[in-house]
Amino acid sequence: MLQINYIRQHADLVKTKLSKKHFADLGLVDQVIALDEQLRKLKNETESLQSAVNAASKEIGVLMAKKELEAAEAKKLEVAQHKTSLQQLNQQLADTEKRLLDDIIKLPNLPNDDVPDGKTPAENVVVRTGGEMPTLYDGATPHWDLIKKYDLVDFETGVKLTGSGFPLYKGKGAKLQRALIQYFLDFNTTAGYTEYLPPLMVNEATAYGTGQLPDKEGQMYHVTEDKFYLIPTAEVPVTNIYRDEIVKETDLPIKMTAYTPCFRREAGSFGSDVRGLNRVHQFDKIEIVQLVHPETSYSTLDEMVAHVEKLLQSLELPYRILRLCGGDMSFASAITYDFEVFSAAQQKWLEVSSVSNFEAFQTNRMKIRLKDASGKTQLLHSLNGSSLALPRIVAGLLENKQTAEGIVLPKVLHSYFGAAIIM
RNA sequence: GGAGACUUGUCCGAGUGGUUGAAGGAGCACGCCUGGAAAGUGUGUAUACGGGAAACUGUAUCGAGGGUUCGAAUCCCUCAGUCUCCGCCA
Repeated sequence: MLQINYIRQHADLVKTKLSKKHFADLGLVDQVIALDEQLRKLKNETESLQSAVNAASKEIGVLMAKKELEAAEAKKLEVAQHKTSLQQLNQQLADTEKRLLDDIIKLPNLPNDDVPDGKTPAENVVVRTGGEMPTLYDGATPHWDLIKKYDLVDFETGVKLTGSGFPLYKGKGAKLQRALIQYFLDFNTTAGYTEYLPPLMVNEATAYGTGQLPDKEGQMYHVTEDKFYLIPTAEVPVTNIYRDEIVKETDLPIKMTAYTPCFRREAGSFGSDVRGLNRVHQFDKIEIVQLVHPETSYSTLDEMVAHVEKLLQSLELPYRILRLCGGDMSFASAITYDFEVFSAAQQKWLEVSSVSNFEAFQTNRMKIRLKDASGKTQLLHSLNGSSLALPRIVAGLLENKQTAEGIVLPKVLHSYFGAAIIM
């Protein structure tokens, strides 16, 4: 959520930046400013009236104590008159407050100046590429065939148990998941991230905190009986750990990592986009989240990008890093880097990580603040990224590492998997 | 699932309708004392929003939300959570 004071003071700049994100409804900015002005006026009136009522009530108390009952009764009448208009004012105030919140929440985060112009994924900028493109042998096939060949995932039984998009990992496929999870968590904790294992269902307040509610409830599974939501990413419970907290400057940076299954309903899409492990309803992901001082969030971003890049390099996969253009960025992000692994047998790039700086957009909503040495409180900046999402990493490993003998795993996984090759 | 007790500031803890944003203590910060420290002692010690150049000031907040009242931490209702006992399950 954008900060109202900033919008008020920089209305034109806000509009310019929103256009870069291809946000159409710029009138909303003016509407928000108008509502804010109205709100503050109402607040003023309400509070001074309330102040008068409070003072009168105190006087009544004093009069009662002195047994001057008649005078007290007279005061009561006086207060009663104020109360009617106070009620009206309070009602107006609540309405205006709600309208303002409803509107301001629809404004996406402002893009950083480094974000490239553009509207579609085609306009994202490739920052760099790394790893080696494999030379595939003649019998090379896409990962969904390899999964069958080595009996790693039983999609059909997954359908039987739950429905499409719920893979049943099996044998070496299941063990590979466990190996990757363990490796990624170790990699992250070695870099100073504290490991968490959060609840997989969250309540409304938590879903609201990271912005899944109110608008995107459609992408989450909803347990209506208990008003819980299955998490679409560990980012949701993990970032909310610090919701409504004020942290000491010396506690920064806060670095957290968590493995969780992720649940996504996401309708639409068809064809090869959803084949095999390319897009599923339940998948495993390890997330990294940082809460940092606002002045250092961009060096933290660089650090996180380098962290994920190192992890991909260790997996010996061909990858590229994209800086997303304004139109392709998520609602809450100020700048986003996507990591894609080249899936050799499909001849396409698969997104395996997305690292973003949200600046104060999420923390404003969640009221995650910092108390600095001078005693001033200010909003922290939040960042997160995947390190990494498993299904597409598995797809990448299978497709790029396939040989006539089997899938040759990268060295870092050997001890975790207990073997060097899947055959 | 049944019965009961409870939820106050960083922590402990008082407070059952009237200047209570909240006694007292601990902790913490700064100062005095000391060669230095401890002890002692003094002062300070929530958050948000609004007004003000500032000093300061208004409103709200005692688990959350609603209600009664001129006035609620205190009374009523709903919800959440914690603890104890019983039942059930692992």
